[in-house]
Amino acid sequence: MGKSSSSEESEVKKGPWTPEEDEKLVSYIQAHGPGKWRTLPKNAGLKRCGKSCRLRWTNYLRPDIKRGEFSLQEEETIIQLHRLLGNKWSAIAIHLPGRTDNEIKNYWNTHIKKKLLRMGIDPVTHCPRINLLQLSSFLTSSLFKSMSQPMNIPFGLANPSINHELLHQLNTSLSNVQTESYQPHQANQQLQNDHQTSFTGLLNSTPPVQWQNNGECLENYLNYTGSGDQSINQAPLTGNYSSAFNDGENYKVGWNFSSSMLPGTSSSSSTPLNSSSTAFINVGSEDDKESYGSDMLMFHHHHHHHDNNALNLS
DNA sequence: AAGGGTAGCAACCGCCTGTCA
DNA sequence: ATGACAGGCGGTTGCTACCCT
Repeated sequence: MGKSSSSEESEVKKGPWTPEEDEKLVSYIQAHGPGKWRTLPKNAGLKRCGKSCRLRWTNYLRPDIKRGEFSLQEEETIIQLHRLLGNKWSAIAIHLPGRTDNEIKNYWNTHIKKKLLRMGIDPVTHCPRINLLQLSSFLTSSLFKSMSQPMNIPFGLANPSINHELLHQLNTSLSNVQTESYQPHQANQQLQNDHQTSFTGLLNSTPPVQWQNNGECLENYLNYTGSGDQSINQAPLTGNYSSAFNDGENYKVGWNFSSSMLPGTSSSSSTPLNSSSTAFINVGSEDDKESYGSDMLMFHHHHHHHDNNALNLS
């Protein structure tokens, strides 16, 4: 091949940085300070583009960079901030001194995301996630079972005619979930408009930057098991009846339905609003596939607190 | 021991935004 | 007002070390 041509030699170098290049960059910046990245490579004697120099400096060579394992505290901070900000790595990095946005992004993608998935939490929405297939089969079996055994049914739904409607609605919802991408504002609108039962799909959702209220979601899911008043404006995507917990081995998601709100529940039972029936689906202990976005479904059973009528699904 | 698969991470790429002439 | 440019950001890629069979 012979020696490389002069055009090759003058080409901008890519790939990993050598210790010599690092030394050149560091000594130049020590003398002149960072910035002027476009002219810096030439002045520093580097065959790199300015961008590459800037990245190398900010992500690796900068003296104030913290190295090593992320602490639990840092991890917690990242999760909290990500819940509020989404993939705004630079904004998150501001709150973690010594950590770069790139490092945080990498740590999120390689560690935290998987950890959350293992816990049954959607790393995009920070809400409990449900496997669509599991949910579908669960619902089908549960609802059919409920028709034949009205006294032993999930969700406290005792009226078979209602269940037919529910089943139809579920099927429709499932179909929609498989074809629509998730729009938080639309979902919110739906929640606000629909005083009956709404099943909202969550699919392939890109974390919306403006989705600030999402931060409430997880807490509500984790802590709220009653059916008392809870403004949907407080947590746009949170149903009133959902709860989730980790039993140590598996993550479980369930619905607590106010029995007084459900058809077939005797009005003479005088069940208070905070009484509920619960159905749980085990969603944990699955391998971490990165396909969570395509087969996830989040169900929100939704009603108006003040609506004491049975569901009208006609 | 070897080689195929995978995880982790540094670096790149393309796009966006802010600034300035 | 606008176009050029620098810097910044987030998504993605590709290399390498490690693991497992």
